[in-house]
Amino acid sequence: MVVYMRPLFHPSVQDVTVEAILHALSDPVRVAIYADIVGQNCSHNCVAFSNISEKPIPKSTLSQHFKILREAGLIRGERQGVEMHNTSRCAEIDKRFPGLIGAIVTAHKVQLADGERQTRAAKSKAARRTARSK
Amino acid sequence: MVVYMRPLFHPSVQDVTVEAILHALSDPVRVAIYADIVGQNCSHNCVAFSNISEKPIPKSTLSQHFKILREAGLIRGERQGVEMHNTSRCAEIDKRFPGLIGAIVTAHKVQLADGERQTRAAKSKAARRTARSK
DNA sequence: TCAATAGTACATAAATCCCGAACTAATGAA
DNA sequence: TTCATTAGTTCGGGATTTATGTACTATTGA
Repeated sequence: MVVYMRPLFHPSVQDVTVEAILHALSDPVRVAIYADIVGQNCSHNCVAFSNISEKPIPKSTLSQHFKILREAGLIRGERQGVEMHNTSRCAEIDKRFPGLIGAIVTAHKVQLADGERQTRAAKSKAARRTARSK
Repeated sequence: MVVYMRPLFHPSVQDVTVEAILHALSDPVRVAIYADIVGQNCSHNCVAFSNISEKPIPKSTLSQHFKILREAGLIRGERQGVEMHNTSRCAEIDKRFPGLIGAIVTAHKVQLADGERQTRAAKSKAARRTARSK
C-alpha cells in the first residue's frame, strides 16, 4: 500500500522575502550547498553534501539546512523514491528580484577563488620559511 | 584638552566576506538602515534611525546593528563631534563583489513596493467590506 | 564644571542553532 | 508479509547569538 506523504512546504514566489534569502545564504555551509545546486543543473539528494565542508555534517543538521533553503524559497525539494531531489528555484526568484541570486553566487565564487589564492600563498610562504630555517 | 578616541574597527575590503554581508543585511532593521545610507549620499547619525520600523528601537540595539554593519564592511563610521557619521562603503565592495550590493538594495526596494501595494490592496478591500456591511 | 547629547560596554533574559537519538517513509529481498 | 537498508525528519536540550535596560565614556556648549 502506498500512503502519500504530505508534500513539503514551499512558499510562493510572492511570499519570498529578501531577508529570508539573505539569512539562508549567510551560512557558509548553506551557500556552498546552494551554489552547488545552482551550478550543476542536475538534482541532488541531501546526504551528498555531508562532506561539503572540512568537518562532516550530521544529517539532522543537513536536514535543517535544507529546510531553511526550502522555506526561504531558494530550492524545491521533491521526494523521489527513497531520496529527495533538490532543484534550484532561481528562475522564479530572478523574475521577482533580478540579479540577486546571480550576484550572490558570483560573489561566493570570487571569495572562494581569493581564499584558494591566499591558501596557496600561505602554503608557499610556509614552504619558503621552512626552507630558510633548514 | 582633546583626547583622541581609539578609532572604530573597519575590516579591509579583502577581509570582507559574503557571509558577513548577507548576515548583516538579513535583518529587516539593518537592511532598512543600510538601504537608507546607500540611497542618500549624505552621512547619517545613529539615533536618526530609531523610528525606522514600527516599534522604536532602543539605542543600545541600534548601536549593535551599526556595529554589525560596520564589521561586515558595509559602512564606515567616523565620529564627528558628538555624533557619528555613517557612510556606505559600497564603491569598495562593488570592486570585489560586483553587483552584489546593488542587487540586494534593488531587491529590497522591490519588496517594499510589493508590500505597500499589498497593504493598499488590503486597506481598500477592508474599506469595501466596511462599506458593504453598513 | 555641569548639563545635555550621542554612542558604547556590560549583563542577562530570550531566541536561535547544532546535533545525537529516536522516529517515519520508501524500497528490496527473503 | 516481515526484516533490513537507505534517506530524511522530528524532538530535546546544551551551546551560541541576539536584544535591551542600565551604567558608562566622549564631546560640546553654557
